[in-house]
Amino acid sequence: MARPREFDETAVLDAATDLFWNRGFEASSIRDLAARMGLTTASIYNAYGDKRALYKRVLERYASAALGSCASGLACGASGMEAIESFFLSLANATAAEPERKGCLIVNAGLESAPHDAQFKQIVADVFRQLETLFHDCAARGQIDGSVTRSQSAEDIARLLLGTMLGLRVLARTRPEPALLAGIARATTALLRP
Amino acid sequence: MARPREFDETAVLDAATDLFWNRGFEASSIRDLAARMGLTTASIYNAYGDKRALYKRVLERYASAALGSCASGLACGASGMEAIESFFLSLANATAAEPERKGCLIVNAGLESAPHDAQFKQIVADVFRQLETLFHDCAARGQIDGSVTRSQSAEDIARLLLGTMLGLRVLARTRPEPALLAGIARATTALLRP
DNA sequence: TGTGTTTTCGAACGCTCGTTCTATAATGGC
DNA sequence: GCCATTATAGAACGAGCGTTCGAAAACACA
Repeated sequence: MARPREFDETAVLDAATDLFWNRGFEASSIRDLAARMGLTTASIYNAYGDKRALYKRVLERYASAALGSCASGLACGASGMEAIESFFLSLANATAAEPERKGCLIVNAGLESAPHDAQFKQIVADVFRQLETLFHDCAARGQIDGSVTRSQSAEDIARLLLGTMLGLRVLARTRPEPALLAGIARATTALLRP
Repeated sequence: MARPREFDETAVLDAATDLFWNRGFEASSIRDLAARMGLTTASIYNAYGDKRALYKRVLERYASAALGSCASGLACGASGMEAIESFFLSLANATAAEPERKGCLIVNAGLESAPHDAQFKQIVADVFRQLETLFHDCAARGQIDGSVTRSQSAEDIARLLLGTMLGLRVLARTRPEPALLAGIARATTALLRP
């Protein structure tokens, strides 16, 4: 009943994600976004509303992909400990091998989003909460199968793992040195053994 | 030999720090800064150069104060373990009690500063390196006095403590819940005991 | 084949940005 | 008391920002 869109939504959102990920919200201009997405600014406004709405869309898309990937990673492994260990080791390795030092879009957004109202912080906090739950289930599984220490509650272990992961994500952007990242992963997993 | 400055440098830099801390570099305009600092924009340019130079000045001033505070905190305590424990507990408590959710200026700067050249990232990385050294010395002290486990090297423990602290700082801005912060501090210290 | 709807395009809107200019005010050394 | 020097004040600069507009283009359905 009307003229159809000419662009591929996946490619366009990937391009927007890339720019926001590298530069953050404030430093990404609509014109830069349009150039990378292969659209005019008017098309962006027609399709997504305004800059904040596009950012929200990008954030939520990234968050759901990232959470899915973490969930499947933490569900693998013969034991809870193995899942945690391979999760952190592969996170450290992937971080060290990433040349752009982009870190994690959610963490970047969480630290930038002081002024832009509470909506973005809410998204970030929700992702962190779900991550904490994933870690909790994995730690509890490890305590049941005997691979994870019972000296701390599964709740506290989950909190610690969340904090450690966020620390890794900070270092991914600021000091992505293999020895540093691997050391964190190594010490974390080693200290969690019974 | 010339007209003297009318403003108090400490108060003026404190005000600039506060705005950068809350909003980040990009979202802090020179006019906002001038208003908070009680100066005209021309005075800022006369005294500090340009916006980047002012930011660098603020960053370095904050970094040296923060590092000094961490160093003196980690030097206290009857044992290495006590120093680490009180350091993380008071960090968690202070974070939970801070209503503005500003987090840490250095961490915020490190995650925002992708575009602004390598100079800011260098400052951030240096602070993290010095923090790692402080943690290392404290962990080594604890291993000597028997309060800290020898199951991991002091190097890896220092890396882990750096990562955990950065994670706490991320959560300070995004999810400053007392139970979460205290749980991280509690688990970290508990797992480091011999 | 026309009609209605939506997308695209490029130019334009008003605003704020970082920065600079001009003029004036305030000092210390002669 | 004058002069060189520096700080202040406020207006102004060009550039870029987020956003919108009017017209042209492309489809679905009658």
